[in-house]
Amino acid sequence: MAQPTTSRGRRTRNALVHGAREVFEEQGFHDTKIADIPKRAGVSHGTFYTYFDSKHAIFREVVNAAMGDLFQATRSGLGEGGSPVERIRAANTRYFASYARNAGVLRAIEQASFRDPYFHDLLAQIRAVFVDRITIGIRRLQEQGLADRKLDAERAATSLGGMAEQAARQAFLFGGSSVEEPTVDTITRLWARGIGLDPDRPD
Amino acid sequence: MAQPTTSRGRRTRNALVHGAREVFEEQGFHDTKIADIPKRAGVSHGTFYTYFDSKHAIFREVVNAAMGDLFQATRSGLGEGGSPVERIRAANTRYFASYARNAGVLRAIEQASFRDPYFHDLLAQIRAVFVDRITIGIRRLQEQGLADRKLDAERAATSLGGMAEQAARQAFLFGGSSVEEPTVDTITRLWARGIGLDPDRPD
Amino acid sequence: MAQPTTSRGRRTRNALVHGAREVFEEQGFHDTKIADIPKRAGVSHGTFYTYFDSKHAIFREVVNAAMGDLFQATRSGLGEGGSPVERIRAANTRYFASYARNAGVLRAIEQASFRDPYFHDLLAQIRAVFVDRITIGIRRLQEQGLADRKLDAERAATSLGGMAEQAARQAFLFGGSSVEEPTVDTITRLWARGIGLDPDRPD
Amino acid sequence: MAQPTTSRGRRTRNALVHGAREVFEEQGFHDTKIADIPKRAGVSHGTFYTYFDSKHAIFREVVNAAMGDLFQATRSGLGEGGSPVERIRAANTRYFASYARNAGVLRAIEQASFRDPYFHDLLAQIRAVFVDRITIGIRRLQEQGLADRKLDAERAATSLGGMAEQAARQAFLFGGSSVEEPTVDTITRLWARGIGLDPDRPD
DNA sequence: GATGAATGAGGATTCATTCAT
DNA sequence: TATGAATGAATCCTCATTCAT
Repeated sequence: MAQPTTSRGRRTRNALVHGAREVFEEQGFHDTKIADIPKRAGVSHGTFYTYFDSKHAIFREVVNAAMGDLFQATRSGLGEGGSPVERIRAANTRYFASYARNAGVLRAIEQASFRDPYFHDLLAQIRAVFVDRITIGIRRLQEQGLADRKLDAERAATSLGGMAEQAARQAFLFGGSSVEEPTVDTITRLWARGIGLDPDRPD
Repeated sequence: MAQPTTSRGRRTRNALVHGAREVFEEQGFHDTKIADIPKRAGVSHGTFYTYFDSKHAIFREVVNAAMGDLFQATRSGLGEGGSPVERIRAANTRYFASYARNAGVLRAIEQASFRDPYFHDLLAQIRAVFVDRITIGIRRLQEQGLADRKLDAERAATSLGGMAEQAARQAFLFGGSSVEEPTVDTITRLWARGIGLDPDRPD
Repeated sequence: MAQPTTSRGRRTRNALVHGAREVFEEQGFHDTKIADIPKRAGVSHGTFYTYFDSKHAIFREVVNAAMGDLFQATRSGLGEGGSPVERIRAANTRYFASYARNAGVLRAIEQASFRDPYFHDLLAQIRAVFVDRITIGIRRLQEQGLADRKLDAERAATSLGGMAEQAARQAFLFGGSSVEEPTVDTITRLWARGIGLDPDRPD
Repeated sequence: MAQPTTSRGRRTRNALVHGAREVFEEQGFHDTKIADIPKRAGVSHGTFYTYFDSKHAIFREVVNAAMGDLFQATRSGLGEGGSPVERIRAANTRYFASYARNAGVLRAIEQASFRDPYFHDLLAQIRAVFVDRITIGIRRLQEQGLADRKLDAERAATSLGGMAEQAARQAFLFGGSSVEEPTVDTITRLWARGIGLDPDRPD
């Protein structure tokens, strides 16, 4: 679709994307009518079609912006110190925090994913990024003799990532604002012990 | 809404409920138009309104029927033998099988739950049934000295149930037909070790 | 339409007519759905069509029953004594009373008359009966030299009857239950003086 | 509801209101389907909902326009000369003329008033305006010693106004186009004599 | 005669999209 | 570029009427 050439155009397009994020967060994907977006952005109805040709198109834009933040959660804390268990806990804490920040958008993505393969694939890609990172971590611990060598690292990463994702879904997708501390403890403990670490004897 | 008095009426109402299950499974909740249901059932459009007054109303009926099957998964296999690890694996296998049988309906429920608290609560209730069952199992193992006593049994059950649910969601909600054997292995291994059992030394 | 031959049939038909009167009075003509009538009568929906083929048909029946009562108001009190003014007042009182008794039906007739000439004509006939009676009264008074001979008796009767009818419409058609005594006084006074009687000197 | 900003919008909205007046006059309130209005106005079906959200909403607009004309009838002719009887006749003539000009709309209002209190109240307000005017006239004549002091002026005004209204209803509501001269004579005569004036001796 | 289920045409409303200004 | 009005297809729901049992 047309990119704006003037600065006025850039401002209008931005207003639309920001307005869209707001209404998608408030109303979800399906309940958002196209008309809601220009209305929220303070521009006329017809202007929407100057920059986007569907709800999906603008939603993709909103989602791309949010994805950046989400992926930081994986990258940051890479060279971090502490015991393996502490690092697992820290990673989960970061994951929940970034999930919380983007809960509204994630909820809308999940909703859209039911009908639109694009968003379904997107969720799969997001998961893959996290799963890759977890897989690498497990492999390293296995190499160090700290984690159970019988585990298929990628499958384990998928399952453990799923455990965290499901906790986040339940906590944030329908209006909650935090995963409680004891729940993070429990998840960390199950995760660590599950791959063969002893959570009570930090190496 | 009106219940049928005659056998003809009962037949028609049943045809509607069965037709509805089919179209909800095929098209999901939102893409199903009311008109699709009587069409599939082979009755006239107006007949739908003889028995139901909304898409939600008939969907509740469809869901109730499916719930019965889903809950069997918890009850069966109670007095079952085998080692704790074998029982965990068996329970997960049963869970995945019942999820698979009702995947279409569960997918539609998830979709509906985004807009309708009734279905959101329903999912919470379904989870609660499974979580309760898992909680009891963990407590028993803790009492027998087999499982980690430091674990909060209910939180652990929620997390482990979440791990299984997320595996099932990814496997079945978007068209898959099975959770592969090695994945069941991995989940069982993580689960068992996570609560403190040794998956390689069945007591 | 078919008249019932058995006594069971007669009972059913009666129940329909009585039920119809009730719902027409409560809901008016337009808001009454055919289904409301058999429901109120405690018979099945289809039975309605055994005896009537439309809402109009059964309403005619309801109306005919009410008309009898209405027309009594004209006939009774014919040979009555008292002064002319007293007789005018008595006639108006009787008229308001019979209007009140049938207000619900009259309201429904008025409503129906907007679309159906049958009921429009019916109202005209009802008026004609009253107007005739008033005309006769005025003529008699004119012959006796008591009333203004310059008046066109029939036109005067139409106008005075209209004055009374409009008072009744406003009092009863939208829920009222009486024409107040001072209003009857005023109408009687205007009526009497209007045709040339002196309301303060009863002959 | 949205008011148009552009002149094109104003034209369209006007076309709808005028088209609505036509169809309401021709078909009455109930028989007018919403689709009839944009069709008559020469715009598409959906355009109706750009400016109005129901048949009631647009009818209110139609009615407001007509009310202006109706109320002129009271105001004009205030300082008029002539004898009291001549003024009564002139006022009635004006009343019938304005009723005739708006008969179609008044008929639709009456019809709507059966189900909608808004229109019922509106009729009451219209009446009140006329009754007030008549009341003032009677009081003045009473003060001048020309009219019967025993009359309750407001009740008399209500009754006499009702006599005129009923004459107008019968003449115009179902297709007539005039109240005949002799009828106006009769009404004027009854009215004048009724309040104590002598119609044959103009002061 | 009575029942109640089934039918389908009719009417209301929404909203994505187009377009003249 | 921006505007906001216009379009009409898609969907929902109601209810008078018919009919097999």
